[in-house]
Amino acid sequence: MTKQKGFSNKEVAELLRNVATTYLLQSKAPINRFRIMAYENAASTAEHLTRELKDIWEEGKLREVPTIGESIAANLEELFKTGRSSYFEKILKRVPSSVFVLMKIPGMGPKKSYRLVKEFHLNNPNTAIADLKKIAKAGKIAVLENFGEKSQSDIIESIERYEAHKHRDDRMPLPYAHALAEKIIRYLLEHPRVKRVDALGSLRRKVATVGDIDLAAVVKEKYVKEVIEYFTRYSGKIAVDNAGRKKASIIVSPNIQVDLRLQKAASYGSMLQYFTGSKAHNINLREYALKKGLSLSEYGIRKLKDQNSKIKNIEKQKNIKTFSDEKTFYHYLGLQYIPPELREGTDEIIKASKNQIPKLLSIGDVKGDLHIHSSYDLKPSHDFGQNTYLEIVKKGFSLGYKYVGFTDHNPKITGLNSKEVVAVMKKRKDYIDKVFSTHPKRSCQYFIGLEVDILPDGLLALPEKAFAYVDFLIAAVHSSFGLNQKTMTKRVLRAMSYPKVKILGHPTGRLLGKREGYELNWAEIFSFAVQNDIALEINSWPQRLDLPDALVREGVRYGVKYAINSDAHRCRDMDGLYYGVSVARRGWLEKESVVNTWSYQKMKSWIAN
DNA sequence: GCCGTTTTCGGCCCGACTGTTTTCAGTCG
Repeated sequence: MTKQKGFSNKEVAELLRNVATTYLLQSKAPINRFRIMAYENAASTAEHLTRELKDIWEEGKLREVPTIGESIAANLEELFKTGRSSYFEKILKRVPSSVFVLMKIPGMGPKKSYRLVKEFHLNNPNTAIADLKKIAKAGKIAVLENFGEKSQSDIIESIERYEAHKHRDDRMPLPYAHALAEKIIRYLLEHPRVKRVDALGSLRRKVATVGDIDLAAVVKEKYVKEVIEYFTRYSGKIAVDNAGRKKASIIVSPNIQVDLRLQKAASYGSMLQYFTGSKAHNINLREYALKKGLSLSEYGIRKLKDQNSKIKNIEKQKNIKTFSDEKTFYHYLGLQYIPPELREGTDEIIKASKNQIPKLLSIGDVKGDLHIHSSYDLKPSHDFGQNTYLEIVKKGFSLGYKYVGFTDHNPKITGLNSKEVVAVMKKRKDYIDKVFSTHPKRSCQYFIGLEVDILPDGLLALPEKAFAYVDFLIAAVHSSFGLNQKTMTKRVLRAMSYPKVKILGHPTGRLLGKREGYELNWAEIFSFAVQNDIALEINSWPQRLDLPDALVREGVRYGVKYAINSDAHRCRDMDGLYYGVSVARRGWLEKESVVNTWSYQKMKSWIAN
């Protein structure tokens, strides 16, 4: 059976944004710009939500999503239920749909797009972009009032870049963004006038996928120009988007925008806070500050009575309190420091005001990695790793781990009878024991595990006798992703009922940018996991980062335990567990909820249990 | 259209950069 996925968050966001655009372009004066903002806010929420709105709707919790009120919720409800919204459709008819198409081009907003569509009768949305390019190349845009040669050539350049990359997903998994940012940060730090560089935005908040890369640097005012120029000469750049007195943007391959903001040390903390976001967090924070008579900006905090100051240059304003670091910034507002990972506009400000921000887990708390694939040829059902068991233990030792788990994929069973499968598993255990019997004891121990497929009916892929030769199992779905929620939940619960299953692997099965996760009844999964002492995995593999952060946090309320694993296929992949820790932190996890922060002895007894 | 620890009415974040201008509009985050 095929799954009726309906509208993704991305599609919902686009729809809401188009409604906002239509109101902007077609409302009779006076324009209600707050209604426009409301739609834009809702669009932005949909875009950044870590769960599918449709799933939230199915749980009846749509109205709990901030920025989605009565009216928008009612229209989304109709959309999810019937596949269309009569109200949205009616509104959108007021503006030619080519306007929305042109707005996909960077630098083209509602006004320019609408103007050009009208001017050149670009009424075919399928050809609007190509038509506009031809018109620009023919020199017909430069002669329009309020346009010129430069805007004409900018439009051509933007279209060409858009055409070259439109098929690529516009957000990349966090680990890739992180690696890319590291390279640019290293480059910036080579400049003698650059004292410090930090990531900002979603990268600093460690969101699972990152769009643009935002960076901040401490530079003395007199060197700003020099550093901006240095930045725009970065060898990996393919274009310079803008370069001003405080910030510059370049495009690096394949088509990633990198923004750099410069600030002097004295007010660096305010800027770091401001541009780390999230937008929702900052709006909440500003509202919170307003109640205390304070106004926030990237330069600092000022008393509200000075707000009407006529001084244009805000930095020259008196009575603005600056902050060199974020901690003092939050403390000044009477709040506990809020780690970037929690700044998502949920309830973190209320918690911080009550001193209830948890002490988040950190990578140093991790004592082992329980999901690693070796090069041992088990004739696995999927891929195998590139390093031996011995190399894995050595790597674990170098990371300071007390234990690792060998969890190759289960052997393929087609063509083997039950006895033969059991023999394959016994042979592997004998092999591992032999390898380590002749090897001097290290302080990094091992557990023999297996990542075993959950078959469509919820049975595990191997006969139960084969499990006599492992210490524990990670059960995971690797096929039949399209089952409906009810069937899938039943399937997973059945698999979790096997006594040796200690971990449910990559619980949603999502692949970032490629595949949505399947749907499960999380309340049932969480409750079952708690009752049966099974950990849910936070898989650190770059394209997985699964369980997603929002669900991690939900699980905490049930008392769920987690295992943060690398799912490494090479020793160096084991370093990637850092990103799983990022997901855990975004899920508000403390050390106590994570099984692989436990000592070897505690882990051993948990596994044996 | 959304929202609520002085609120169900009356507010709603704010600055940087660019191009086309001659003081500003549009776009972006």
